[in-house]
Amino acid sequence: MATPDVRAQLLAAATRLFAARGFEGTSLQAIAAAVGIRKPSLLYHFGSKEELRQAVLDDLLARWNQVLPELLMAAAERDRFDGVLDAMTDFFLDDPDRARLLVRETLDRPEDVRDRLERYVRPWVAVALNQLKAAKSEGQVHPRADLAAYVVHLVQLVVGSIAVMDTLVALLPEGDVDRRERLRTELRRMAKAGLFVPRAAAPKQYEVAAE
Amino acid sequence: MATPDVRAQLLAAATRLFAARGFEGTSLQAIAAAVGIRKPSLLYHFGSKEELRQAVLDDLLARWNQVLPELLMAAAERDRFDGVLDAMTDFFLDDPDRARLLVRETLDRPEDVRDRLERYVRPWVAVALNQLKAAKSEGQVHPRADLAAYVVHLVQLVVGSIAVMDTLVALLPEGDVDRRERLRTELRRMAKAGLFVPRAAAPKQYEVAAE
DNA sequence: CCTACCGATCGGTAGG
DNA sequence: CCTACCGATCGGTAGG
Repeated sequence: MATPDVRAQLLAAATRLFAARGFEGTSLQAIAAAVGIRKPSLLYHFGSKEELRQAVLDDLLARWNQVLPELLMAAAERDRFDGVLDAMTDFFLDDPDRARLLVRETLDRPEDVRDRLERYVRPWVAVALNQLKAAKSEGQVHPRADLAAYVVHLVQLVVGSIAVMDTLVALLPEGDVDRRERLRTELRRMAKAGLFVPRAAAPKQYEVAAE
Repeated sequence: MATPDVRAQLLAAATRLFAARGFEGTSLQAIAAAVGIRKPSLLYHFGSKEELRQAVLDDLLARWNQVLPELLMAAAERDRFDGVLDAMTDFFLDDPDRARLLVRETLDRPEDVRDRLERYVRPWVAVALNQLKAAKSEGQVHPRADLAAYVVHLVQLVVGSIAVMDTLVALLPEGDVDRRERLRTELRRMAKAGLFVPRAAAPKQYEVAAE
């Protein structure tokens, strides 16, 4: 079946192994073996382990940027909120290794990820924020919500919960139909309930209770 | 100042280094050096690197169990909710390495963590759940909330956001007064708004909007 | 708690 | 893309 792009195969294998065992826990030999070549051959494609790491992250963020446009179009307004949240959730559920890789990288190289977030994610957050501000001025959003902080928490909620989803489901009752779907549904609900004022209630009568 | 318990010093150093660089990324030599002893001396206290890993995790969960009682007493009911959430948040903010360690361990050894969660965390979740169910039957909670799934997400939201907090603040506007405090305040608000019905609104008129 | 030492594996290079 | 090989470092042991 021809040579199915060794470089792409290496990237895929590295992504999977880095996500599962971490960067330090993965040897170049293990990645090469997963593709059926020898370690020095891998180093012909990627000059060093560090170079491979960057390539894996670049690849992930490139795929993210492919999805971005459809996210940017629909951002706030109660009805579109579901679409944006679902698209983001789908991206990471589509391959949970993406979430695991991002979380690991954030823990291993906080500064690196911070730089990348500011380049890749912040512009998108800014757009979403503007549309949410509009929704807020229309009284659709909880008046005490801190929109920027909310978006940040929502992103970490989606990425983080998908990264460790297999472990989280263990805290749910056993023998359940589909515990992953249950988590997803509740994430969607609490994300919306945490931001939007219920339709019937007027913003004025809406006041946080305790303290 | 006497010998300040080498074993405890080793545990502290291992916790810090495992949290910062990961288990595979940390050498026994590095841990020993941080305490001012040699590697074989470390191996006298902890028979193997794996044994040290377990001890570090045991230590973390033992400290958690020290805090548990005060959490168990106050669980649901809108007013107590803040106390429980704050106590949990304080525990991890008190030493963010705890959060980072837990997240790393969950990624590295999902099965191990799952077993531990079922022993250490699930009982507590069950108690909190019962009290939340009572609150729900009184109409204080969103009728469509999935309490078990909500609690799971809330735990991951707290642990996950503290684990990567230094990176998350980079997504907030710069020159801000205290971006960490801002994240904490919003986490508290969204956690409550995502669960509790506003006091004035009656449960009946409360209906999720979109879809 | 130390020095001395072990085999295994690591990332990477030489040279083809 | 390979074989052969490098120095460095790894977790762990011997023996005191």
